[in-house]
Amino acid sequence: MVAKGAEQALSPQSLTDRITVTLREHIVGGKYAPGRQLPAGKDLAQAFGVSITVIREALSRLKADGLVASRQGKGVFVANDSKARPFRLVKSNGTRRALLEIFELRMGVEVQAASLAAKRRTARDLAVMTKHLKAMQPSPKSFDQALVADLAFHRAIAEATRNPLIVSFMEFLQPHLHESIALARSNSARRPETEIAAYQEHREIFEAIKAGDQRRARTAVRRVLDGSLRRLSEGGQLQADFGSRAAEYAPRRQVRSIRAKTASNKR
Amino acid sequence: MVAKGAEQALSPQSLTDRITVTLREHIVGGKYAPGRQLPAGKDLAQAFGVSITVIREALSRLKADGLVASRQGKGVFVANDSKARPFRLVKSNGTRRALLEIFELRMGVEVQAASLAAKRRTARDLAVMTKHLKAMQPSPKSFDQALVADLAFHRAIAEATRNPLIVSFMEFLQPHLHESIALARSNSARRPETEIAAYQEHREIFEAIKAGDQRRARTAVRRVLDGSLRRLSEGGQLQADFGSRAAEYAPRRQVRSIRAKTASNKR
DNA sequence: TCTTATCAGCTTATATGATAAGTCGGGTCT
DNA sequence: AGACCCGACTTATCATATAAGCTGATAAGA
Repeated sequence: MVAKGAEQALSPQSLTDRITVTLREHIVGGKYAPGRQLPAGKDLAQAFGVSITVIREALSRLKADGLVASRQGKGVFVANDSKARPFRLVKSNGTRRALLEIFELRMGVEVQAASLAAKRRTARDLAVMTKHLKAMQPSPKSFDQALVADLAFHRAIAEATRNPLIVSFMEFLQPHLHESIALARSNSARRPETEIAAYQEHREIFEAIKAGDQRRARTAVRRVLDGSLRRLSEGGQLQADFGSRAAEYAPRRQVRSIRAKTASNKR
Repeated sequence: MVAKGAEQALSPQSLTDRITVTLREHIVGGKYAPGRQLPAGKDLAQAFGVSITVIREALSRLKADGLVASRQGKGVFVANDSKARPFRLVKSNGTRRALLEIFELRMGVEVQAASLAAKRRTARDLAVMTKHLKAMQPSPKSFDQALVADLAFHRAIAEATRNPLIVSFMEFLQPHLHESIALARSNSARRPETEIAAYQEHREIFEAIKAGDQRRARTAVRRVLDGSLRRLSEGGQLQADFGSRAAEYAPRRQVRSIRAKTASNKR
C-alpha cells in the first residue's frame, strides 16, 4: 500500500547514515580537535561494530562535506578550516514558522540584490527584466504564467548584480520558498486588484533599477516582499500536506500497472 | 618537502572525487530526469571503468547531498525534490573578487538582521550588545579583543532577530569573511581616528535597535559595512597566501598520542 | 476464475580479503 | 655520520560473497 511505501522511505536509515551522523557529532562536538588524526578505519570499524565498508562510506561523506581530509598513507584528519562546509536548510519542514524564517532571509538578499542591480545593470539586463515584466501584466492568459514571470523577474535582478554568489544563493532558496509563494498567492491573490497592485509594485522596482537609484530599489523590493509576507501570514494554516515523502520518487502508478499487467498476462 | 606536501594536497583528486563530480554533473545537467532510476551500480562501474566500491562511495556522497535516493532492492533514483541540497561556497579561493562577492551577500543579510532586531530585540539582547560594544571602545587593551567584540556584537544582532536561520547563515559566512575582515582592518584601521569612527558607527546601530527604529538600523549597518567594503577595496593585493593547503591539517605530534592510545587499547 | 505461494532474477546493503601505494621510523651498511 | 633499505603502519582500490528487499512469472490451490 501507499502507507507502506511512505514508512519505507522514512524509517530505514541505513547503517552508513547512522554512523555518519555519529561521526559528525563526534567531530563537531569537539571529541576530535581540529587537525587531529582520527583512528584508523579498521579501528573505527571495530569500535562501532561495523565493517570497514560502512566506515569508508561515512568518512567519504564527511570528506565531501569538508569536515575531514584523508591522505593516503598517513590517515584521516579533522579539517580545521571550516570554509568547505556547506550550508543546509534542514529544518525546512513546511511549518509556517520555518517558511517565515526562510522568507526573512530571502528578503535581506533580495533587497541587496536590487540595490546592487541598480548600480550595475546593463541595457541587456533591463531588456530581460522588461520582457518578464510584460508577462506579469494583469489579466494574463494563465495564472501560472504570471508566477513564472515573477520568478524570472527576480532572477534577472539577481543576475544584474554581477554577483554569481547572490544568483546561486537565491536559486538555492527558491525551492524552499516554493510552498510559501504558492500559499501567499492562493490566499489573497487572484483578485484583480491585488494582481494589479503586484504588477505596479514590480514596475516600481524596475524603474528604480533602470534609474540607478539604489535606495529607491531597496524600498521597492522591501514593499513587494512585505506584501507577500503579509499575505503569507494572514492566510490559513499550512503544513497540512505537500505530498507524502513517498511521492517524491515517482512511484505509484506502478501498482496499478502491475496489477493490470498480471491480469492481462494471465494467459 | 613542503612543496611536495602542498602539491600532494591539491592535485590528487581521488578517483572517487572525480567520479562524484562527473555523476553530479550528469544529474544536474539533466542527463537523468528527476525521479528517473540510475543504472545499477554494477553497470555504472563498468561504464566508468572503476570498481563498485568507487561507485558506491560516489553515490553515497550524492545521497548525502540529497541529489539521489537509493532504495534497497529497487535501485538509485534522482531526487526530484531539491530542498535537501546544501549551499556551498566552492569558489572561495581567496581572490579579492570572491571576497567582495561574499561580502555583498553578507551585507544583505546583516542589514536585514539589524532591521528585524530593531523590531524584536529584548532587554536581554540589548544588554548583550552593550557588553560587546563596551569592549569595542577606542584604545582597548588589545587589538584582537576589539575584533572579537566586533564579531560578537554582530552575532548578538543576529540572535536578536529570533530567526535561527539568519544566525546560522551568518555563522556559515563568517569563516569565509575572516580574511577580508583581517585585511580591511589591517589596511587602514589601527589608526585611532578610524577606530573611533568604527565605534561611533556601531554605537549608532545599537541606538537604532534600542529605539526600535528599523529603517535607521538598516542605514546604520549599511554605513558600517560600506566602510569596511571601502577599506577592503582600497588596500593592497590579497590572495598572496594565507597558509598553504598542507598547513591546514596540522598533523605531527598528536599522531604519537593516538598511536599510543590505540596500542594500549589493543586488548 | 480468482487468490495465494513459491521461486528466480534483479537490485542495494554490508562484510571480507587482497593488492597497490604512500608515509614513517628504525636498522643496516658503507 | 650519512645513504640506503626494509618493515609496519596507513588509505585507495579492487574483487567477491552473503544478506535482504523488490518484481514478475509461474505453479498450486480455492
